[in-house]
Amino acid sequence: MREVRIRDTLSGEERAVEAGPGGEVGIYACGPTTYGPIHIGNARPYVVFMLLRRFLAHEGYRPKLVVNLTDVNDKIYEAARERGVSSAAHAEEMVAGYVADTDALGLGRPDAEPKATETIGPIVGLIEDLVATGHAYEAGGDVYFRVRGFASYGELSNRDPDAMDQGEEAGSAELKEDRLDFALWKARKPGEDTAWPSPWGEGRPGWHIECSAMAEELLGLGFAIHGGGADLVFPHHENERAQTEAARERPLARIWMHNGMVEARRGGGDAEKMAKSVGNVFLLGEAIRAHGAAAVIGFLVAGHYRQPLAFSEAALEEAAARNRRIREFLREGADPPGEADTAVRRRREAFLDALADDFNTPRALAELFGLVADARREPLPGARAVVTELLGLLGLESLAAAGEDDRDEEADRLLAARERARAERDFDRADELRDRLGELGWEVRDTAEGARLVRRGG
RNA sequence: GGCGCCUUGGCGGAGUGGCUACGCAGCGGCCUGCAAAGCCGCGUACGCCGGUUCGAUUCCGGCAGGCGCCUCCA
Repeated sequence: MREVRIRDTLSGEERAVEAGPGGEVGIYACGPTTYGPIHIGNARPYVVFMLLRRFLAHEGYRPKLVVNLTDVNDKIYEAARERGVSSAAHAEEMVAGYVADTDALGLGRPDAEPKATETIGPIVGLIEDLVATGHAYEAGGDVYFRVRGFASYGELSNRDPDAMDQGEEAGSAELKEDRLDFALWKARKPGEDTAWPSPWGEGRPGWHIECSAMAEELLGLGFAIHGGGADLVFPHHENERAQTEAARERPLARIWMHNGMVEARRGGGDAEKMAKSVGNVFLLGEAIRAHGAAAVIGFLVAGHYRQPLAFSEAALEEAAARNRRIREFLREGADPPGEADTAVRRRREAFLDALADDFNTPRALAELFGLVADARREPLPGARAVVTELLGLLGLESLAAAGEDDRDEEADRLLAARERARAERDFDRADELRDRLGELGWEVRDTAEGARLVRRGG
C-alpha cells in the first residue's frame, strides 16, 4: 500500500490520502445535472474518479466512491417544459441516458449514485440544523445561508467575499439579508411540477445543499476526497463546505480534488471549455459509438487530470492509434516463462509511483509504452502479464481482450487461395485476394509462421 | 475589474536546475514478392525581456498571448 498524494485545492498543496481504520477511503465526486445527454467533458470526472478508485483498491485501500446526480433544478424544468413532459419524467430519462453512456465506458459503476430527489429527508434535516444554529434563515418560503456568518467563506476558491456576487435569480434579491447569501431551499414557484413539503412550505432544495447532505449520509464527515470539475470550485464546493462546516463544526472532506476542463475548438478558433451553452459539445455516446470506449478513455488518461485537455475527433483517433500499439504487442507473441524480469518490475513500480504522485496518468502511460518497447526489443518474462495488469488501472483492459477469431469461412477460403497464389508466385492474384479480404475487414500479415488475419483497426 | 491556471518539437502531452518523457503524424533504413506489424535511425522543443546561478525550459520579476471561475455548468 503506497502513499497516494493528491493536490488539494483548499491548501494548494499535495496531501497524502488518509485511510480510515480498515483502509476505507471515502470519495465523493459531483456528477452531472441531468437535463440533457452528457458530453466528453462530463465524462472526464467520471473516468478520473472511477480509475482513482481502482488504483486505491489496487494499492490495498478500501475506497468507496459516491457520485451524485442532480435531478431537480431550473434547467430540468426548462427542458421538460420545452418537450412537454413532466420534469420528473425528463430527469428520469436523462438519468437513464447517463447510466447507459457511462456503462458503455465499461468501467463499472460507482459504489453509490444518490439522487437529490431521493435525499430530501436528510436535506431538510441539514437545513433545519442550519436554521437552528443561526446560520440560515427563512424568507418568503425560501431558506438562505448566512454567508457573513461563516468566517472562512471564500477560502476554498481563494476569493474575497466582498468581491463576489451569488447572482441569484430575479426575485430573491429582496428576500436576502445579504447579497452574498445563497438558497438552501427554494419555495415552489408557479409552473414547477415537483415539490416537497418542508417546515417552510412546499419547495425544493437548492443546488449546493444536496451534496452536503448526500455526502454526509453516505460517507460521514471528514471523508478523504471530495472532487469534481474545476468549474465547481465556486460557488458549488465553496458553498457545500460552508454549509457542512457551519452545521457540524467539522470539515466535510480532507482533500478537495478538481479536474481540468475538456476544451474544444470551433471552426479553428481558440480553445474553449466544452459546454452546451457554448455549442461545442461532443456527446459521450456519440464518441463511443464512433471511436469505441477505449479511444475515449485513452484520450482522457493521456492528459494529467488537473490540466485542461484539448478535444477533437483527431485526438480520439490518435488515442485509438496509441491503443493499437499496445494491443498489437499483446496479441503478438508470448512472454518467456519465469519470474518477472527486473526491467519489467522497474517499469511497473514507476507506473504505480506515477499514479501515486497526484494520479499522473500520462507519466504512467509513458512507462507502459516504455515497457512495451523494452519487451519488443527483447522478450522479457512477465511483460505481457504486467502490461495487462497496468492497463486495467487505466481502464483499458479491453486492449488485452483475447480472441477476435470470429473468422468466417469466406475469409479462411480467401486466405488459403492467396497462399496458393503466392506459392505459385502469382502476386497479382495474391494482392487481389488480399484486397478482397480487406473489403471484408481483414488485414493480412505474412509472418514467418505463415499468413495471419487480423481485424482491421482493432 | 478580482482570483487562479497555462504558454514545451508538425500535433497531443509529461517533466526536470546540468542527464532520451511518452504517444501520434512525417522522413530514411532493415525485414517483406509487395505490404502490414515490428525493429533501427532522424528531425537537435521548451512565448518574449531581464535577474539569480558555474549552468535555467525548469527558480524570481516584468511583458505578451491564451484558458477557467467570478452566472447554470464536469
